[in-house]
Amino acid sequence: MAPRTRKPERRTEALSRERIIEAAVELLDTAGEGGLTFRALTERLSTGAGAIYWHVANKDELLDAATDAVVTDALALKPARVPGSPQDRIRAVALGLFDAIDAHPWLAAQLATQLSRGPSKSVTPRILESIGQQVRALGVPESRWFTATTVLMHYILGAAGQNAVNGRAHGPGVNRGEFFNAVSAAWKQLDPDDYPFTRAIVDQMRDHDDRAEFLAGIALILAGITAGRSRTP
Amino acid sequence: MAPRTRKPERRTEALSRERIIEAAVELLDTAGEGGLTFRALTERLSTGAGAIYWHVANKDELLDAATDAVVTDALALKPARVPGSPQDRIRAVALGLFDAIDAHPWLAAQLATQLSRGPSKSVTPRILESIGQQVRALGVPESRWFTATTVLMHYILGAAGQNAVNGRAHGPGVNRGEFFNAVSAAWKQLDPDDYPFTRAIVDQMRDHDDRAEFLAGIALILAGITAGRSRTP
DNA sequence: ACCTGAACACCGTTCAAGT
DNA sequence: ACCTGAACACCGTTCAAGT
Repeated sequence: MAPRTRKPERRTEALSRERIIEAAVELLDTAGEGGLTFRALTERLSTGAGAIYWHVANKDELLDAATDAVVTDALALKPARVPGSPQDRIRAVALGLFDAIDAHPWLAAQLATQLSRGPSKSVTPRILESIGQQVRALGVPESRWFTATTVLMHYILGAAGQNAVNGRAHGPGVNRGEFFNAVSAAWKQLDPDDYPFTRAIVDQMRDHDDRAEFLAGIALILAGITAGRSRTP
Repeated sequence: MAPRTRKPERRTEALSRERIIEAAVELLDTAGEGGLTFRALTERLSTGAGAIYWHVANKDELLDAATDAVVTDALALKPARVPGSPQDRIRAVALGLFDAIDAHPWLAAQLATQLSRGPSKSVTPRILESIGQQVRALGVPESRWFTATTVLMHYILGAAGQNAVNGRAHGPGVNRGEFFNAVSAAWKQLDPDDYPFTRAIVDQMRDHDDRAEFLAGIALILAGITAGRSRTP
């Protein structure tokens, strides 16, 4: 399984848009947001800068394409075919995005910015569709489709993003547990008069299970969708 | 009211951390995310780069400080003193953040990234506290405080952020209405087999009122919080 | 058609030197 | 203590030149 050659092997397959996007995702995953540079990319692909610009307009388009590729992959499990109730399928879509953002933390900021950019190229319709089809299956009246779906979407992306950032190393050798301990300690120093609530939930925050907490949030929103079902005819 | 001198007036007040943050916010507001550079800052403050570094550690700290200043300002209306029910006060906090993000669109991405960074310096406790105190006043059992508050927070920041991006010019001379028309047109071109839901809500999306839609989302979550109130003892 | 790689303009940050 | 501004390393992007 060890590579035969020790020097960075010469490119075998021709350069292509797909190959560039693949390398971009790898760089983002291993080196983070700031790790994606054209210089790092040219080295990894053993090519020149101009070659990349032949396949890709600029860095923004490359970031969009990387986001698109990863999100498409995350939603590829065809949630419509997952067995169970619409609620089950909403949880499946939510966890799919949760895991994707957990595996690719750079996705969080990217999705936040990109959510409503250029109409067609955006990943928004794909996410909206995956969630919305299940909202519809829930029996929500059409007049409330938009609200119910966007509430779910914003919560999913926000919570997953926060979780992903929490889970990453904050400095060398800082793991998840240490990070939460540090936050807890800092929050316990807050002025009790100004921050009674924050101090009260410190333990809840430190000890929570990310996934269970995420699903509790989904459940709360589903309850709100159901509660309002008969309100607007 | 016209300035007496035509040349950029020499600095009168001494440079200070506050003055630098103020100028940073102005640059972000007028020139956007990419408009904040140390060169633009030195010109506006008629000083040298080193002078800024004397008061501020680096660009990240400056961005954090700018975010902090604007959020503090947005929450300064002391929502606890706004008359009305806890629901009314939650709406007041939500609209305060909504308006702040609308006035400072760069806040959206900044908050998304910063939500859970360095424990103490973060704006998270301030936002959590403003919302959480009202959640508590709602009579939610303590075991559900964390979930209810984070769901509200993620929705508020996500929806407000999306709204802010939508509202900005996307290219020269593109206003809000034109932007939504363009998105609608693009979404109507989507494959009816793959995107039945998205196509169905196109009109709802184009014609919606931002503020009313935002408050409808808040109402949905409040319904979920209330619905679940008696579930967990 | 596809690729090379030097060159350009610009950026965040540093630091010896001034007051 | 506070400020100056040249210098450094690095970045995205361009483009004449190659194949």
